[in-house]
This record gives sequence, structure tokens and C-alpha cells, in this order.
Amino acid sequence: MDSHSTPANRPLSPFAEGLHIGNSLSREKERFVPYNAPYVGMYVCGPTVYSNVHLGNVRTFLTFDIVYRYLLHLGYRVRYVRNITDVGHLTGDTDDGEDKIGKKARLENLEPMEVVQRYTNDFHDVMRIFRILPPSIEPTATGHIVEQIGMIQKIIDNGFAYEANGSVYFDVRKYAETHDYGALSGRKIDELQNQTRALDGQDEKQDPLDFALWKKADSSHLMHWPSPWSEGFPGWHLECSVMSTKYLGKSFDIHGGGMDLKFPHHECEIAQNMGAHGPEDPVRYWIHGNMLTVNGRKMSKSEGNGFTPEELITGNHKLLEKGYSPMTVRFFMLQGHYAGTLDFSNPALQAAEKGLERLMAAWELLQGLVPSEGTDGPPDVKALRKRAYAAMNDDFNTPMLIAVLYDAVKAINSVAAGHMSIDAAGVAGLQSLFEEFANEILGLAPEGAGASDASDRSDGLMEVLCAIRAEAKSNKDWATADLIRDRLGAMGVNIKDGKDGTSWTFD
RNA sequence: GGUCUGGUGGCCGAGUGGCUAGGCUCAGCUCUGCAAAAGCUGCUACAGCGGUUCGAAUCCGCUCCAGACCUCCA
Repeated sequence: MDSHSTPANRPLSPFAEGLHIGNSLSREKERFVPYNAPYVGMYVCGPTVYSNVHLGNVRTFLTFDIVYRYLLHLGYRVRYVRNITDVGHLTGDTDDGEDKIGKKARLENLEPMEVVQRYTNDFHDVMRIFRILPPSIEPTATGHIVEQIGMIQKIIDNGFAYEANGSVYFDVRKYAETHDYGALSGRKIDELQNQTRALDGQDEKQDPLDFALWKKADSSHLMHWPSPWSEGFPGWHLECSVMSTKYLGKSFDIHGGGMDLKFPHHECEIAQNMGAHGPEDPVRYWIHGNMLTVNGRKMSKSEGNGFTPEELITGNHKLLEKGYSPMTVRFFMLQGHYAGTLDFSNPALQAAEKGLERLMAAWELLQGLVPSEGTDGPPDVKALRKRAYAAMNDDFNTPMLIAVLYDAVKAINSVAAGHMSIDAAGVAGLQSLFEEFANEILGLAPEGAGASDASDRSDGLMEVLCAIRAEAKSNKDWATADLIRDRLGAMGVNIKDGKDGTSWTFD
């Protein structure tokens, strides 16, 4: 259905060489060189399915959607793995050891897996309306309990973990003797020492820094599995280590996730991988998407300032002045770079809405653009293309790419206005620029696209109305002409008189 | 307290040692029966203080401010 699928035989683009990625491990922009081109392995931390996803989640998955789409566009054969966390982890606000999914299940009288299924479905629906492509593999934590137990055993065998009362903890001190724990997040274990807080099971740990690989389940836990150590459940960070290794290997190219996972989640992941598999760095390029804020505050589940997609579209939320379409939101997010925070506000969203409208209008105009003569131009389509690649190659700089597209918009409109010349090759070049960069890479598409019988019919109706109005206009019957325009306008149909006749748009 | 991001014009938001980001808004003009759209023009910024430099918003130092992470979170 989407036009993203790469032909298996598409060669690697010459532009692939220029791709640079901001690697949060080195804190530098590095040229992207996969382990085994043209194959690329990418792992992204997915959602915990115990509630509806909010826009902050969407932003992160959108970030990696762009990475995925661009790698595919360049001709890479990408295996994109994005997990579903369906094992409950400890709740933050209670110390009773009850897990998140179990808690929700109890509240709603549902089976834990019923909760998981419901919010997994919700997640998939949301991804679809934002045109975020599905990954190649979407593994679940509950589907990999056996592998998780196996990895824990390896870590124990290697001397980096110990058992206590049926739980297993990772020995951070021991690990740090031979490894650089904290390299990703820039933390020093001596400084971390003082910061830790009393947590459940703290007394079982040999050191407060240690983290759980396996937790013995108490009676309140609804989700638990047998293991060599106890009836229990896997630790918070383990699933990602296990599933990335299983599907991408011990060392793979790209690991992504939200900035808030950098510590401790990703740091622990690295420790687990190296603790189990040896000294190679598990990940070559770490990419962290920054947070979405609302009025300067991070959007988060615990703050309660997140919107659901439904609230966003209907505008039915106290922080929203009106509803915004998914495509508007997607475009808005792409106007900022993924590595910076982005603030969600009504004026900003409205500006994006208008800007997108203009972009889409020009794109549509482009479909019917014919070679013509004018005093200016022609547009340098080759240069636009080059700039578009340069933008994406510079750490997926979508705002810069959008600026390039707007330069194309200006050219399209100038041609349509009769100011600028263009030849057939120029038109074709602009068309493929939009097809590749706006559609394929940015994933932008006209809303409500897709011809149906209904839209064919409404087009026909509109043509009739415009013909009547043209007749009225030629008779200088302004009253009739304006009546048609005003009444249609009230219904959300906007009439625009151009040089070559009348066109219309739907709100 | 530690770690990490940022502080850019009316708003949003890129970028960068010398060359127009872009979008939105606003004003004027062109086109138009009027409008809308579109085109053209204008409004032109880089938190503060020092330093490096022929030249810094861009590099270095300090100060101030904001946010995130350090506890589940994308």
C-alpha cells in the first residue's frame, strides 16, 4: 500500500556514502558505514503497552521512521526491529512490587494479555494514521522469556551477576572493573553511588547500582514464569539486549530510542550485552530522539499532559484550540530536528497547518504542470536534488529538506503564474523530487487521498457549479457568482479564480 | 549536586568562522469585478561579558537562564 518498499535489486545510491549520523555514544557526527553493506540492522525501543500511546511516543517512532525510510531510499536492505514491551515492570509510584500491566489488569478486570492486546492494537492504529511504517520484526518480551533466561545464565557464568532470594542482579561494580559503565550517558559510577534511592529489593543487592535481571514474583504479580532461580519475571532492561542480539547479532549498526532511555535503560543494555557476549561494542551508532514538550514541559505519561490521537484530531483537549490532522502533526514534527526538543503549541501547529497546505497545493499543481515560457528560470532541479540529499545526509536534517522543497514550491508557483520557464525535463525532475523526498522519505501525502466513487462524484458536482458560476461571471452577475462561492465557502469548499479557470480545495 | 541538551528576528525553527535557511504572521505592490490563491518587495536575529581572528551569531573561557536525565516513561 505504501510506496516505500525497496526493490530487492535497487543498487546502493551513490549518495549513501555521504550519510552522517549524530552518534550519541561518541557525541559526534560520524559517517555511516554499516558492518555489512548493503545490509543494515536497526533496533528501536518500542512502547510499553499498558496505556494509549501519546504524541511524545509518536515523535520518537516518527524519527526512526525517517531513518528507516531514508536508508531504504538509499538502497540499504534494512532489518528494522522494534519491540513491544508487554512484560510489566515495577510501577514508579508504588513500592508494592506490582507490575504495571498487572495493575492495569486488576483495575479493569482484564487478563494481562488482554490489556497488552488492546494497547498493542491501539499502538498499531496510531502508527498507521501517522503513516509510520511497520518494522520488519516486532518481537514481544513475553515471546522471548526462554532467551532472556538463557542470557541471564550467560551473564552469571561470566561472573557479572549473582542470585539473591530467587532474584538475579547485575553486578555493576564488578563489570566496571573491566568495562566503561556510563560511557553512553557520561556518568561515573562513583557519582551515581550517592544518588540512588531506596527501591524494592534494594536490600538484596550487593550494591545500590546493581540492577535486576530477574525478579522473583510475589503474590500480587499476575505475570510470571518459571526459571532456574524462581517463579518470576525478567528485569527491566533485558528484553532489548536479548531481542536485538537474536535478530541482529551481537554487534549491529543502529540502536535508537528516546532520550529518556539513555540512562539507565540503554546503559544497562550495553552492560548486559558485553557481560554476556564479550568485549565488542554491541552497537555502532546510537541515535536518541529528543523530547516533545508542551508549554516547555516534557510530555509524559506521568505528567498527564499528553494528547491521545483522538484528542488531537478532534481538538477535544484543554490545551488544544482546535483539532489538527495527523499529517499536519507529522509535518510539524519534521520541521524540527529530531535531536532537539520540540515544543507543542497552538500557534506553531497552526503555522504548520498552513505551511503544509501550501506545500500540498503546489504538489498538486505540479501534477498538471506543463512546459512553458516565462521571463525567469528555469529552476535548477539538479541543484535542488543535491541540496535535498545533502540535507538528509546531514544527520537526517528534515527541516533543511523541507526548506529545499519550499524552494521547489516557489518555482512551481512561478511557472504556474507564468513568470518562470520550465521544460519537460524540469517538470519531470520536480515531480520525482516530490515523489522521492516528500512522499517516499518524509512520508507526506495529501490527506484523504485515494479516489473513490464519492470523490469522483463530488468533483463532477464541483465542475458543474464552477461552470454555472463562470457563466454568471461572464454576464457580470456578481450576485450569483458570489452566492455560489460564499455558500460553498461556508461548507468548507474554497473557490479560487485563476488565470486558467477556477480551482477548489476542501478544508 | 552530577550528566546531557538548549538559549536565534513578532511566533515556530534550521544553519554556520566571511556568502538569502525555511515556514507562519504583519505591511506594500502586481494580478483580480471583489475575494482567495499566487508572484514581487519590505520588516533581518543570533542570551550576557571577555578572549582568539583580517573577520564570530558561528571557535575558546566565564556568567546568567531554561529543559531533560540521575526513579517507570519515547
